[in-house]
Amino acid sequence: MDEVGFAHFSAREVAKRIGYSIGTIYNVFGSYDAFILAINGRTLALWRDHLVRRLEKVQQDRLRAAITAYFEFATAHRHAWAAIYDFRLPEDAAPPERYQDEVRAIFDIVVAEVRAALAPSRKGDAEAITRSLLASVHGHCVFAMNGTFAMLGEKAPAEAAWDRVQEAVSAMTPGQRNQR
Amino acid sequence: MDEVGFAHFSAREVAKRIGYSIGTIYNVFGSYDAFILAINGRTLALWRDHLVRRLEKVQQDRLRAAITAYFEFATAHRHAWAAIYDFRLPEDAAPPERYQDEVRAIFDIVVAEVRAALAPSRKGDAEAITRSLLASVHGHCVFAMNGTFAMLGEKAPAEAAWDRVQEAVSAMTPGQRNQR
DNA sequence: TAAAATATTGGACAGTGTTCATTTTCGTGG
DNA sequence: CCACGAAAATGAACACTGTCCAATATTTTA
Repeated sequence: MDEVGFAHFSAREVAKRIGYSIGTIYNVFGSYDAFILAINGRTLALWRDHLVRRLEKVQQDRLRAAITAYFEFATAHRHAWAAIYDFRLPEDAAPPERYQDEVRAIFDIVVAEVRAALAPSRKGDAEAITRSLLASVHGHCVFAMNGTFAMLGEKAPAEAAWDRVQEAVSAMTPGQRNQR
Repeated sequence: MDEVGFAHFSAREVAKRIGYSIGTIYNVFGSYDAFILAINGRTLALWRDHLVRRLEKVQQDRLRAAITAYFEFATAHRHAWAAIYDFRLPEDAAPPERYQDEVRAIFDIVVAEVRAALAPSRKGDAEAITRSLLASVHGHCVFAMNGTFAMLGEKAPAEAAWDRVQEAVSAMTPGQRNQR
């Protein structure tokens, strides 16, 4: 997946490379969608691992380190990372519990960091704020990876994301105005 | 495209529905990628049109209206909107000039609105700030559309995006600290 | 060792993008 | 009205895809 990307990924090709027949993959995973979901779940686990390792090495500037880790992983595994978002389940179907847990595990790590950076009176909103900041950082990462930023002349996407996070966290500091 | 989404889109099916043969589509567009790019370019034009119409109707809260228009279009044309980001050109190739112009046209509209909301001393940074705010809003929209926000319990994505934009613009108001 | 359970196979099917020699259609000058 | 050249449209052929599933092979159990 990381080699060819979601668009050119092929279950048949995987079967060929691991020395099994195509039927076996379907027996094991049940469907193409489930197969992709398993791969993306693994990518999420690798991503979380990368994030944890980066945070282990740092005392200060932990939010900054988290953002850097976000961009690092996306850059190092562009295709596998993009596949997480390129793939979409059928309208109705919800992702399996395991997959959701993996997403929430990453989320929880970031929540802890955000909460630590917030003023005491705002720690209760840590989850909502984290969802929003994660989305912001993700948007910057998407535009960096898909060429939108290049088109618009942005040359330091991670720094821009960091600026936005700093602003938000600053606004949540004692003696500030913004709500939510 | 808007009907079936990028993953299930088929040039052959299009040919069938418009009463032409598959060969004709290739004669006209040259390749599948070019075909998709033409469709996505049209989607961008429709998106810009929607944005313009929404801004025409408003005097105050224009930034807020722009964000709402962003989410409105993505919601009303989920598949076509997603296709803009699901499709990726081969690593090296750059999108055709026409496509880039369409992206920049939308960008320019937003820049004007952001500039108007900024303090005079910051108007020079309007483009960089707009790139970043667009990315933030985009990230919120992506998470809203692909189910990530649902997984994490976020119920008001557009409002969260608006909060982040307000914070950023507030920080760029006279008597504030943040740089960049 | 025999029987039952599990794992693996690969052919068949309907679909895809892509190419391109062939055919059809159209506009124009005689 | 016809003929001829240019432009437009065709669809068969190719190599690929996901999906299914009866048949086969392997392993475990009795």
